[in-house]
Amino acid sequence: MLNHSDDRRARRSRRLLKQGLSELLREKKFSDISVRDITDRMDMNRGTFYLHYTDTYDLLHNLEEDVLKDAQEVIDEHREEIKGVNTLKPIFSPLLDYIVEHRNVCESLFGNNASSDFIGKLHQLIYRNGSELICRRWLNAPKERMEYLMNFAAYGTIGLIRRWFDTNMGISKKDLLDMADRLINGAAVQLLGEPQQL
Amino acid sequence: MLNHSDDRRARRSRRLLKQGLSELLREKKFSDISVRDITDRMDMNRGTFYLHYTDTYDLLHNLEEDVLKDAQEVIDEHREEIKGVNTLKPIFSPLLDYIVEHRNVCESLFGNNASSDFIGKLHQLIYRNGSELICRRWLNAPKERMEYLMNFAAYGTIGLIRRWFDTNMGISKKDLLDMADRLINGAAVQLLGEPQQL
DNA sequence: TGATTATAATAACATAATGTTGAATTGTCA
DNA sequence: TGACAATTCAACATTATGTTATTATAATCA
Repeated sequence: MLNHSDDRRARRSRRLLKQGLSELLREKKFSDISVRDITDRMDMNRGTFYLHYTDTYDLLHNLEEDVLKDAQEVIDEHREEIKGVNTLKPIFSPLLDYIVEHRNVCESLFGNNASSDFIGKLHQLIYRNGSELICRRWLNAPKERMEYLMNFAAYGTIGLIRRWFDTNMGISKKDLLDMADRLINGAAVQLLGEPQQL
Repeated sequence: MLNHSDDRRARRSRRLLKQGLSELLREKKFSDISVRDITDRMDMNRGTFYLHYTDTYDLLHNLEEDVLKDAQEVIDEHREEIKGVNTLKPIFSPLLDYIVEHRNVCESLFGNNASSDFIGKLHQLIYRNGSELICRRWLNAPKERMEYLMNFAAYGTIGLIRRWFDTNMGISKKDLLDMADRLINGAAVQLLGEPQQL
């Protein structure tokens, strides 16, 4: 049914469709964007759309997955650097760089007119990767508390990023990173006590 | 164009349409719900829908607004109780009661299939009401820091609620409230220092 | 209460969007 | 180059959308 080939033309079509949606999202609400809108703008046949995606939601979700996959790769590249240190900066810093670099598509996905679960997926990403760090520092903490802490911290971090984003990166990256470390650490220590090891 | 009258028939129609959407959201994705789906289920004419809402998104947003309006009322009823105390429990507790009581519609709106900005709106609600408390305790804190703290805490709180919700309220309300107080307070103290007044 | 007025609900309609198909054409990659 | 795969194009049936006269119902008032 759906085409997922590696053909150069197919890649081009998928790229163009994503680009078209991304552009349109900056102009109008997702609910007002039709398949025809996207294909017309990119000068492609409407039928081509259905070779690759089932509907506009499917395309949007693929757009999200692209961004999240990139983000995960950035994290993986720096995973080793947070072992033994008491900060999330080594991971958080390149992640912010990525967001700034791709601010256009990120803005579309963050935007309140986008119809998706980008926030939920982003939360899972942060949760997944943050748990590792927390587990290492609080080895014997109650599992349940740790999970609530992680949910609090993961969503809280999204709040920080969104604020930074909405104020056009008005403060320096360093200041943001310092605040993130302090907020997360403060919350963690208050809930779980002093960490057992670094 | 759109009808917002107090007519008994109009009220009934709007109530039925919201109920229909709410029910359908528990069965399938928002993207698969058409105007016809909703009106057919409620045994009303499809045209009636357009007398009250422009499209399914409009209806969904109205459903959200209802819940958020209720939540704001709950908060307003208990606003006085947090003056001079070092806890959010007096407000947070009845809010959780409301969520439990209306868990069906809340589940639909929280759910990752819903296409909306419910999280964003909920964040604004918490932000608006929480700022007051923070401002009172840290009178001379830098404005910028306070804003980042509030974004962190507001989103973090959503994380707690969602975790609680997703685990079917698996822990007692008291435990959740205790954790919320500690997490928020820990983050705040770490970022802003000890509060100047209670 | 019964008549009057206002407006909500309905049915019918025209238009637009969707999703699919088959044939012709073009671009890829081995 | 040649086999293959993807795109295009046109056409189609189906479904969804949005509007408009008409009918039915609720609110108002004598």
